[in-house]
Amino acid sequence: MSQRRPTSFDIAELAGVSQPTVSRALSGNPSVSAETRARVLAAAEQLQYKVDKNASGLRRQHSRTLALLFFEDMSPEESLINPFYLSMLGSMVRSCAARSYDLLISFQQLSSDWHVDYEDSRKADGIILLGYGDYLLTRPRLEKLIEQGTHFVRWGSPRDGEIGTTIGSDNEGGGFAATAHLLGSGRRRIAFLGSATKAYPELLDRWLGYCRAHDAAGVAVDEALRIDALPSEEDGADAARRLIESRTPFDAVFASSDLVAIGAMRVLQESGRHVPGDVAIIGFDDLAAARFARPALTTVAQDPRLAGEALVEALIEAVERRPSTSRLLPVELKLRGSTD
Amino acid sequence: MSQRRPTSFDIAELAGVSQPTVSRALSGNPSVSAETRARVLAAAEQLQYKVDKNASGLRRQHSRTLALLFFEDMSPEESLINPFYLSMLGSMVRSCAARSYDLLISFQQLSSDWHVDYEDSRKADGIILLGYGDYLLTRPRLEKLIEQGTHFVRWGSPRDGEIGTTIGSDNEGGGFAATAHLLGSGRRRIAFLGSATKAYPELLDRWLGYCRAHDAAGVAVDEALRIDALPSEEDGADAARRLIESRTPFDAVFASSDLVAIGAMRVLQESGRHVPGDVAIIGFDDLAAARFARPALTTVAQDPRLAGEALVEALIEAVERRPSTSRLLPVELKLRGSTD
DNA sequence: CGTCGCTATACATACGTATGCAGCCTCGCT
DNA sequence: AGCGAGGCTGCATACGTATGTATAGCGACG
Repeated sequence: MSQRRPTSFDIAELAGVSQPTVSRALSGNPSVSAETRARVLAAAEQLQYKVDKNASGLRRQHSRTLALLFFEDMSPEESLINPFYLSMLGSMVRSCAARSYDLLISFQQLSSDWHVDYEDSRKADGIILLGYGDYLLTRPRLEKLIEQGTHFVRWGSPRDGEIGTTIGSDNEGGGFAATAHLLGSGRRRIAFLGSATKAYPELLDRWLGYCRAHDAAGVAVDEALRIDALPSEEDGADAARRLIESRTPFDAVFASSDLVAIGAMRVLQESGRHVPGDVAIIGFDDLAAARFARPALTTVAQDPRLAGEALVEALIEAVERRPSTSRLLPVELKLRGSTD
Repeated sequence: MSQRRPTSFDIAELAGVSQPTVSRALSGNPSVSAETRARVLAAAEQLQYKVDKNASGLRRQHSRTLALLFFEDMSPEESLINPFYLSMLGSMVRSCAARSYDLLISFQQLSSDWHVDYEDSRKADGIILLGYGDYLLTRPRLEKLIEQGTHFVRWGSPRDGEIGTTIGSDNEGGGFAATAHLLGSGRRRIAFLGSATKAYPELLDRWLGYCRAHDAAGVAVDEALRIDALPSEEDGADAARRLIESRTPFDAVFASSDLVAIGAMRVLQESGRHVPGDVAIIGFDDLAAARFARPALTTVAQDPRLAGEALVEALIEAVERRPSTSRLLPVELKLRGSTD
């Protein structure tokens, strides 16, 4: 019953034309007469014909597919992807669909050799690089990609260097806005929970914004208030514990991710501190969890939909040989119950 | 500088063999001598050769790619994917990678005609169907898929009917366990926030478990305690408001999703009720947000990693012409602060 | 009335790989 | 030494599409 799937030759025979005419008719080539086109379309419909993407991709030299490489340094076992990236994923899928591209998705261990097989093996026309990642580690790789003429865009910090097209939120501005708000409401001992190394450029930029706000307010930055934490609830809780144990006085926390903020808030509350009375807290991302938290978390909102769209748009521009530009996406401080 | 990418002919020339020998050497065909294979491998390495997936897929008749079709009935604009599905996604990506399959991902509007182009157009060897969805609507489609010989598995309820391979959590058992626990701690007026229609088989099964627990305990089910809600925080809050307004007495809530539970808990607390003193709450899924909630949410945990693995495994079995079987995945009641 | 020009279609071919089949070479046996 | 067998490799080809080029049909114009 299930004979072999129809090819353009079958359509041609049924419509009484040649195979090339079928191809032209289906791809909207104007040199096919309206009447012929209608016959071909009817035949294709009748046989449920679908273009073979493999053959099509072989003949033309592209696949109309984008690859998303998601980098993570956590073990693959227990890794929980940052929900913000997950939201971006949804947006990217939709943006691709809107432009009739497909999206291939792959996770990469940061440590592993990532032969970027995707464009190389013609499975994808371009790649999106996403994830917290060691910037220094990937830089030579990026240069190699450029050298090979691979099309790619990355999510990160458009400020630092000019390695290809980069889309990213205004992390520095967000860090500034959050910190300035805390300073403005009288807080003077603001702990920063995050990373200030080049390995995490997004977090570094938030730290730089934190520093600039202090400068602008004429308040000295106390390095003892900077606690290392990567974006996870556990790290946030841990960082809060270390902060408390250090006996460094503090009256506010700026966490470089909502996950960190939520973990930290739990520990701080369990230690008997009142939020925002004793300590005000601001996060970053505006995850759904920020609204669920008690009190609701003030945070610097990034727009995952805009982010995903911008990434896909920029990559498609590059793939289709139009100039693509880096973009800095705006962020917005959302005031909620965890600050006053 | 960026000349055309190397083909197997280039490798052949460099290694001093013929193109077919290159193909055989790289695919591990045992009829190639060890020495020749080494020469070919070296040449391939030197030229950074990568097999062209389009050509390869055309010649063999498969792509070693799986497609994930995610169905949603929300508007594409504001849709927030259920975090549980998102976690499954991560697991599926990893399972695919482990078996060197790729994963194509696509969102489908439930209302739209989903020509399942994916296997038809040879972009994928099989498809995974995922999402809350109108079972009645998709049933004829599934039958058409089977008729066409398309390989697919779906996430849903393995209990109802025998339409292809189905993987799903033990929703009925989870509903029973949650409800039995509430009944066991003396609650008698348990509201069910969810859907009890065939359109959402997962939610329906949870309702059936709820009913069975009542039967087992000899407690009558009061239909006034069943409030419609789809899995979102807003729906949960809404349902709780309707429940309060209805003035139906209740001392517990079984929500068919953690999102619903969290939305409902917020409204109930805002109305002055104490959790779990005045009302005990149990959710479903064990999202990260369940732990963040205050009090932490008792919930029926599904294992997203296991779910993703099972789905991919079953589909690959089908694709590789081995018999694949439906599976019912165990769930686990996690007791936390929202119940006593 | 012949030829030019335009349109709509057919013909031929290339994309890069994988595989059935044929052939060669070597080795062993008689 | 002759012959058979088996192990490697090369030859030829097919997968299904898209596109450059050739051709047929037809109307118009000199």
